[in-house]
Amino acid sequence: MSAAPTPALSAPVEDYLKAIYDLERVGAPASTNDIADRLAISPASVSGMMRRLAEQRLITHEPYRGVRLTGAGRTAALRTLRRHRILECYLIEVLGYEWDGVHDEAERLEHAASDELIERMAARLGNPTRDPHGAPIPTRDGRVEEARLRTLADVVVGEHVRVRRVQDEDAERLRYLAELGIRPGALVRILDRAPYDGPITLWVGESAGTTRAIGAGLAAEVFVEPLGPE
Amino acid sequence: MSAAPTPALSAPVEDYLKAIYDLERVGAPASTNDIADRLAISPASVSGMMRRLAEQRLITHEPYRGVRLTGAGRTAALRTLRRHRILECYLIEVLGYEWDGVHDEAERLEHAASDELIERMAARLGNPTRDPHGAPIPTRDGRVEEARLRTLADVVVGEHVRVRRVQDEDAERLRYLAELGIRPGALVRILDRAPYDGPITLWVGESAGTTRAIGAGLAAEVFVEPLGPE
DNA sequence: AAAATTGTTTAGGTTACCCTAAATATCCAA
DNA sequence: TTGGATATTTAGGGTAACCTAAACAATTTT
Repeated sequence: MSAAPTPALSAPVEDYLKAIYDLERVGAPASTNDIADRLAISPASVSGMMRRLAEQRLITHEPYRGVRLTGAGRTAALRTLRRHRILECYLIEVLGYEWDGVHDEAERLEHAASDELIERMAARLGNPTRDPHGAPIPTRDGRVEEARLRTLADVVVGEHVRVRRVQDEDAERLRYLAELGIRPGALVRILDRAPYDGPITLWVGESAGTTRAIGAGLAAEVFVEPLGPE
Repeated sequence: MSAAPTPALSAPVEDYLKAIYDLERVGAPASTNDIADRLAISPASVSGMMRRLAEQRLITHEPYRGVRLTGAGRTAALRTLRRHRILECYLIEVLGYEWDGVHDEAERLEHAASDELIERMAARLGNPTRDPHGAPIPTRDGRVEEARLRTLADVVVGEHVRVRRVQDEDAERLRYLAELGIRPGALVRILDRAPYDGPITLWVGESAGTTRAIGAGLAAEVFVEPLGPE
């Protein structure tokens, strides 16, 4: 048995911690409004929850300044993230779900599944390290390799990149990306960028690829890695 | 798609409906106290919930008289039961859970899993009609073959019976029953019954069985079917 | 530097679900 | 048939998580 003195967090609390983790990962402390936007909850409600989370020492809160996860908060967030991502893997690989249909299901199950279930699923999958959208899966003891990736929106014309990860929240966007051939592992060359956040024209695929164009908003949800010379 | 105008019930509500279904199945309308006992909730809280369920037309409530499921209530109860039992099957057959360890896990997942997930699991299992404890699995459209079985506590000395179903709630009891060889499909012959609800001595197994004794309380949780002459 | 905008918190309210204690209804037995 | 036991409901509270509207703080613009 692992050492888990955790007093069991409610589903809303787990969702807040995940959101804060994700916001903090990108940059500075998470702001009330950003959390509210992400969870589709009023800022006032977020304020209230921040007080409760701070009382439980899951975050530190500087009023008007934002919020940071404590060690315990980070651990809890990573635990939920692990559950979510293993569930996504399992639903796709074992139960035949589509790429774009797993997020919501995993979102609900992650709060109900026991550690035992998650670990059984992980074992069945061969303990994967990335989920189907390319997100790294935290280990049981709370380690993640959180690569600082650029997005397609940051890439310059002429560059060759490999898609590493895409945001999984929005089923429709995922469906569209899949249609374009943009999924983890895909090769992309940037052919052109229209100014003022205009569409990005790119070449998707290995040798026999195709030319496509995507908007800047969507491009910011596609994380890529520059390709080594070859 | 099936016609499902259901407004989504909370986990507590689903638990109440399941409990009422089960109590009603045995006999008369479900009483407040029985529901309270089964759910480990105070009778006062049950009273309050009964009012809410009656408002939602899931039950009919005659104060001081007990409670009955309406059509809608029964449908909802059977839906939850189907989820629970398919989950139990899946956890055991696909994920290697033990007989006695699935109840609690299924109890939590049944409120979170989507219909799609449940049906994918059912398909993977070949649409089973009974769960591992012998309970019938309601169909998607809410039909169950609910056999009126006797229990081991009702059987007379000398009778031969086949175990059809055991209660799945208590992991420890299940473990003990498994140890005795009492599981769905097992053959049992009643050798002796001590008076005043005393222990029942029985022979478990086909030809090379063993003699065991169990208390009347446990015997009442084992549902059996008399064997045809042979 | 004052004003306006934006972001955050407080005040006050709601709903679902639970509790204990007290009141009330029903049932049974003397 | 009455008195006690048992079952049920009402009264009154509590907590978690949400909400809107109003107050307040910080930042940006003029």
